[in-house]
Amino acid sequence: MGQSLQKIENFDIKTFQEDLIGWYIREKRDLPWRKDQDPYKVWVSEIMLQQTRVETVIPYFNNFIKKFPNVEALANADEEEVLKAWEGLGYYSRARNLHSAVKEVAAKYGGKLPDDPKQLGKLKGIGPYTKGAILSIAYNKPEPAVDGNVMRVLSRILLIEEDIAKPKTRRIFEEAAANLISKERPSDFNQALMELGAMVCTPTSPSCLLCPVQEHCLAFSEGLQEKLPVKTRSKSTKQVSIACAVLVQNNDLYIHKRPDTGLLANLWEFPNCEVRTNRIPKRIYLENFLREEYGVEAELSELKGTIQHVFSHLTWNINVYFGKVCSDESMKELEKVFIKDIDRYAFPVPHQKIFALYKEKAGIQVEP
DNA sequence: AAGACGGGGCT
DNA sequence: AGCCCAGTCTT
Repeated sequence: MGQSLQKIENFDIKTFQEDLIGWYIREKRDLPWRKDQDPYKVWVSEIMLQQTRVETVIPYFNNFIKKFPNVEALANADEEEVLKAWEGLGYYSRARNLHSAVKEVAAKYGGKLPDDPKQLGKLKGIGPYTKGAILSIAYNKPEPAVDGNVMRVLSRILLIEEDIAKPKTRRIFEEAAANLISKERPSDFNQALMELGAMVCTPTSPSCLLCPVQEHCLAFSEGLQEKLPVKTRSKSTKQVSIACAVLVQNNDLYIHKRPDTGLLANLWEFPNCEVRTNRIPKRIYLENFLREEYGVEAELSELKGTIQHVFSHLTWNINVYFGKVCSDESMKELEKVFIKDIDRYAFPVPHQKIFALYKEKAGIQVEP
């Protein structure tokens, strides 16, 4: 038996549930995915909310549901369209996995998201947290849904000092959550725990004086709420130097679709390459790359600007050049598109910044 | 177990 | 500049 269970033995679970759920019913935010219990909408919202703030997700969720109102609509959509709807939200494999899983649900389960944990957990993009969230919120089953909020809240309430950065620690919190969850109201209970983490039991300066379960909180009684949860820190990001070209010819732009795996998979970008050497000027290095890799002869401008973009695990430092294409007769891998059609393609934020720089410096107007 | 995988907001 | 966010997948 884990140490967390021993602590639960002298813990008034019933009163804790009542205090927490009562607060939630009074104070919960009016969020678009709380308007009904449609399993599809719960699913989409939970995928979008992975590692992403509520305020960021709201407009994406509304637009996505408008465009793809149900399993069938999303299953019949093109991936290009789905990625476009995800543009700027990040972690794009979520969109591709959701699309793939929705197609599977349409084909194998007649369009109905399974309520069986085994079947649910096999769908792409549905891990232990999302499985629990869907089972509890959409199907009202008493399954734990342990995310970052829940680990933080429970680490404080039960004074659990396990390192939440370690993968195996999640099991401890799942066991604790399984013991605390209301069997009568699992949906409200799980959402209340997460809502408390978002609104009251925040990472820094938690509002303990306003907390509806303060009297149940072991960390507060010891004055340790600011010390929890324990989390070992990650290391800093790697720097990557990139040279990028905005190539034009008349009213055409040259863009490239990234490969279907890895960083920013299947999104579009302006032709670019990593520069590992400083023996050759970057402009020349990029011209050679464009000729050898994409078969285009281009004459590049002087440096027009640099753009920095920080990812969670690396930083891009991008030198931006503009260029005129002299010859594209042996072009490969690139697409020529009308400048006015550019917004049909899904670009990651760094390349949105590059295009903004181009519009500013080249003074072009893009008519819708 | 550790790293890849986005982007934005707060300290 | 670092940390965090309604995590999952791959190696």
